[in-house]
Amino acid sequence: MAEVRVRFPPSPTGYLHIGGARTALYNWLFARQHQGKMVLRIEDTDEERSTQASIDGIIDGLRWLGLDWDEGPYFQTDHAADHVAAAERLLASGHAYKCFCTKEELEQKREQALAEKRDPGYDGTCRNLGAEECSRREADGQAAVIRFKVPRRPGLLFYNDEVLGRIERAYSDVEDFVIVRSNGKPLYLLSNVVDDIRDRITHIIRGQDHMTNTTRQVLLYEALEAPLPVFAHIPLTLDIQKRKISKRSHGEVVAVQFYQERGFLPWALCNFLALLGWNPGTEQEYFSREELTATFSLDRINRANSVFNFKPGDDKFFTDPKLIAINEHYLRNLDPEQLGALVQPVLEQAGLWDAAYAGPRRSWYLDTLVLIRDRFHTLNDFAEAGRAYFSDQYDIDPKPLAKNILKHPELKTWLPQLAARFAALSNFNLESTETSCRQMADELGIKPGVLINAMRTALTGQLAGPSMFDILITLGQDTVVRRLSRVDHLYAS
RNA sequence: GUCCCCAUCGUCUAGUCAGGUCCAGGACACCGGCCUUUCACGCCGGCAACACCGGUUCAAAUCCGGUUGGGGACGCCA
Repeated sequence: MAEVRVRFPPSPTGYLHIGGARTALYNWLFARQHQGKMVLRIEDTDEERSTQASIDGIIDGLRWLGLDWDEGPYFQTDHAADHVAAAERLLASGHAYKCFCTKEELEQKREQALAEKRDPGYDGTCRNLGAEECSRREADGQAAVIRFKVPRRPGLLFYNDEVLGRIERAYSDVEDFVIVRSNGKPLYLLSNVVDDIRDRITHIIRGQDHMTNTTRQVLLYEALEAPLPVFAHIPLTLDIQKRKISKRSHGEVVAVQFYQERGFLPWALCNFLALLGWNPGTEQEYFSREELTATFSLDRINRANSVFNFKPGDDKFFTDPKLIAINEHYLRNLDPEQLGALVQPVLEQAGLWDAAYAGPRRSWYLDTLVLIRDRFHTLNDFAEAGRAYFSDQYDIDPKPLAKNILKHPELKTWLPQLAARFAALSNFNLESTETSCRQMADELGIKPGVLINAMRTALTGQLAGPSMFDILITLGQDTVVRRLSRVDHLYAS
């Protein structure tokens, strides 16, 4: 069997969004599964909207997700000559013709058709212009586009879609579409096919929004006498109102970069995206790269569109809750070394990284991450809610401050007293700290919880956290004593 | 207006091709409980869906037809 070759062809007119990322993921999985190749091709033929920033953003996004490619990035504009040559061939073989209708004329006809509730497609005005007439108009200086001459055959045009099955359309429903602009620049419909033929693409996995393009491109393959690749049209990703996800109307929450900045694990996003429109047919929901690559298949892609369930303005569910849950799952179950590697850049960014975490304090670093990760949602939490584990400079959350400390003014003296008891311990461990804490509460006639919760707030700034005595041991005797001795500032304002 | 695609819990979905084992299974979310020095994690339990109508059949979520609903496309954008 011939080598599987797929491609991911973004147009650089904006950042990489989750729909595009999922398309890239499905292509990548398919290529890897078949030991095939993935080509990255930047389709930059829209000169007005293409930007270098978009190109960089898309490439960064793919790299962050870990979706690597084997060839490219190729740039579509580098192959404009191929596209024009193909158009010339189509003209010569009678598969295309020159059309002198102006934009204005066409727009007017289109509007009129729509207003009269008629089909707005091209009416074929220039389809049968004679060679002489063409030459005359060209000599006259009239600009012309090149249109593909859709065969006027009876019957149906079709292709077999790996996801949707046989897709049919009457020839008469396909209008003569433009393949080259009047300024000589080729258009997507043509360029895309010419490039896919040259790049020997065997499988085209793309969104269902391309289905009408596919019916037209099938004709192009035929006219160019090239073998038809396999098509797989994947369902679209919609918002809660069932609108197609787009960069302009949904903002950053649909941008891959947003998840990178928010501290999501790249593989968690991939895992989520894989499940948005595909399932393995078993109840497994978490997959390693290897597992997903082995399990993925085009025929288990859903036919129906799926909803990316996020509510703008919701603090807790700022993105799809399932994505958050998957991210938390990986946060909690990742091997400590892998987690350590992911957290390192976050701590570095926050100025909390200590070179010793890669050396003598490696095990302390990893143990600490494992201790605190159960309550976290993203990697960023390690530098925010988890800041006190890595630095003496941390904020005290006002809520627990009021509830656990200010509520009991006596703590202003109790905490330093507790610090003194801890300082006196020759063996600072789980048992000794708990015993002395409970003893003190007993002597004062208060519940141990008063001291414990006050300590948690003073030592970590947080309302919630791991078992208090685990925290003590993790922070170490010196830090605990230092922080508990100086609680005056908590009462400052 | 035309063409194409789709339709199971709030969301992602299993089951549909090969009708019965489905008064519909899982996950997330939500609610309750257990655990507990806090909050989580974890565990246990609960709520919640076959769009509608008709046909075929002993039997339909599953097959057929229609209706409704949703989406996509109809650019000298990609």
